[in-house]
Amino acid sequence: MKPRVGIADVAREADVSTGTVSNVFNRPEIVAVHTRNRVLSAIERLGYVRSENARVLRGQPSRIIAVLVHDLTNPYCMTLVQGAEEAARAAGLAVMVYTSPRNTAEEARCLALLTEHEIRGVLITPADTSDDFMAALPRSGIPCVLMDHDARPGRPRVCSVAIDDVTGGRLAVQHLLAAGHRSVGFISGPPHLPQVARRRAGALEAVAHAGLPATALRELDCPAMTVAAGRSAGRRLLNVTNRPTALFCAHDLLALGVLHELNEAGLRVPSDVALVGCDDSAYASSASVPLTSLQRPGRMVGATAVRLLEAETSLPDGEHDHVQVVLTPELAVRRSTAARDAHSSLQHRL
Amino acid sequence: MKPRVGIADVAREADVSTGTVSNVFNRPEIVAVHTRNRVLSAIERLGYVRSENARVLRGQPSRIIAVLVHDLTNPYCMTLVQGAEEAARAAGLAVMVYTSPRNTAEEARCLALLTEHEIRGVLITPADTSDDFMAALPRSGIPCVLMDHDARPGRPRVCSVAIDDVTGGRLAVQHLLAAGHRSVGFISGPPHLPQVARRRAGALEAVAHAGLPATALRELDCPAMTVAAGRSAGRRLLNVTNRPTALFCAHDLLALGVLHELNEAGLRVPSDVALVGCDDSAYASSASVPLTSLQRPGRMVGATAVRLLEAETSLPDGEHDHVQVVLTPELAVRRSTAARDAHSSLQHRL
DNA sequence: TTGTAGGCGTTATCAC
DNA sequence: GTGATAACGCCTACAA
Repeated sequence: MKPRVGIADVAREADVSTGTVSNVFNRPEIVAVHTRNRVLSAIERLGYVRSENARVLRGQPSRIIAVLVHDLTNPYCMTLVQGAEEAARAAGLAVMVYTSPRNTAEEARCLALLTEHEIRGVLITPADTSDDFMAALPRSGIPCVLMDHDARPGRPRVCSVAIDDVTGGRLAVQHLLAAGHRSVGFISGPPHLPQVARRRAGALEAVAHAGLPATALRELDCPAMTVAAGRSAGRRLLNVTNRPTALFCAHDLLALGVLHELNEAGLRVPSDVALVGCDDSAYASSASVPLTSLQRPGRMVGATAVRLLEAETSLPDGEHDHVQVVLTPELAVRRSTAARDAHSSLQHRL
Repeated sequence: MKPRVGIADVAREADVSTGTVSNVFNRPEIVAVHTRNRVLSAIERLGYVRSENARVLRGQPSRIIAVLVHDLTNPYCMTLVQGAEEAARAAGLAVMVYTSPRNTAEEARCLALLTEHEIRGVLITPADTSDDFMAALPRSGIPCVLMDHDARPGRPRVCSVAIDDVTGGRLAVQHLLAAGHRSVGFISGPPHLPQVARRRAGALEAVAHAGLPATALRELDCPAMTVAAGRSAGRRLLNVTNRPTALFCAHDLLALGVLHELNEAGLRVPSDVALVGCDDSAYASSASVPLTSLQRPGRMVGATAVRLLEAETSLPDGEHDHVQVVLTPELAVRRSTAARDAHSSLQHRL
């Protein structure tokens, strides 16, 4: 292990002082061209690399941001991480990943890790359980941006990037209503999830706006966002009187389960039932009938969060107004809601 | 912004010297119990956190490892990251993620990032393109563990954790042969991928071992590992004379595409055609017919890689023998290869 | 068992 | 424009 080559070695090699070498990096404009070139070639020759640790020890801002997500294998979470990583890389920042702490002990360990490394800031998708953690973060002085979650309406103490799920729900149901459906089922996920609640609100808005009674939206609860739960919902659906001709599912996996079950019962998508999923995960496009799906711009959320964090941390303390960004989802239209053919149109008219 | 509370503040508060405070962390046993307690309570009171930067600046080993993968949204890569993150967290290490550099400029930036942060080591899934990068890493002195890739057979200069894909291919085809199939199709991916080549080798082994001619394995090339490519393969398959009764696909997505296409042509899985996928991604279990799939233990690869890196970096330089770990995949058996019913058994006998 | 002091590599402030 | 020098916060001989 060769001893690390430092700024002093470069200085000696280039026959200048350490201060000048430092200036070559930090204020290139104030050092004479020929001196600078001498220094640069010395750096090259010696293969010198700066020590980030010494930099931040000396008080420079850290170049590391942390991303906390619930589950690294969740495709949506990964789009957040991906967006963050891309934006961070472009900004010369490194990304540390961490799965959100699930109990007080983990919270302490996590907080220790973040503070000990003097992280630049944290991007986090808060869980319902982590309210105390969310409170501890600002107390520790670590800047923090919320992802996929709008800050408390009152006075925002942090920045956030959310997705407008109300609009999302509205888009999905409007699309179905525009195709002529008059009865839409909403296959919901766990009811306590705020995202789901907002999609429902949007769905109701669309129904109301079309002049239909609220009962035109029929709800079917699901305990979880899984294929199995979707299958079970699909089975229940088969026995429903006056079955809806279109379904909006709170997640692609639910839609997938429903799709399988409908197919097995001999019903066709989209001719018998139209189907809209949510999240536009790879599942949607790879389903046996490609699913129309509400596309939630996770990558953009991650990237925007990085930018907000950068903005916040490059300003002196207190001079930053916390800002809440809301991104709008789009509907990726695919075969599962294709216009119904003549036969089923006729059927509909009867 | 309150000024950081340092070791000196703690020392003052506990009425000891800074050296003693440091000892409380680094060699607790040599400091008297009552002194230690006084220090600990002072730490608690002041909310002191160590500065990792100062620690490693002083020569302590870094507590950060980097994980380089091709694509953060690739489900398999995610399992690698997940495994690494879990193991790292358990070991008190932080994980930095980075998408593998795609050109020389990115390589330089990446190398700079890693060296400037004085990373403890790197876990990497090497791409075919990154040979020069792979050479640059050890030159920079950063310890490195290869994931899903065995080191060059000659003299290994790094540790590696690979998956025994030959055995994997053998397992898959043995399973099919044991179910009575006598003609198996191999839907391969891009032929240059070494993993695919090895799975094919294993498949051929199984065929030979069963006393069948090599022609019992029929190959169908696919340009990519996507659903679309799988559909196209499925269509080609329909016109093949003497169609195989079982298929081993080099990836779940291929299998999914094949499944869709077979279904649309009125063929049933598994009664008409049995289907085995690969990677055991979530796609496999969530397919309309849950897919039997070759389960590649990505999480374990990531976790093992962390352990190897830890072992390597906690030994003095040169005293470490690079070790190549090979993990064995397992077959997750599901409905797509369920025993065929009486009817199709009969059909088979004819 | 505890205290003291030097140095890790960098940046910033001052003289020159 | 450039050079010397004092921090930053911590660890570890070595001295007491």
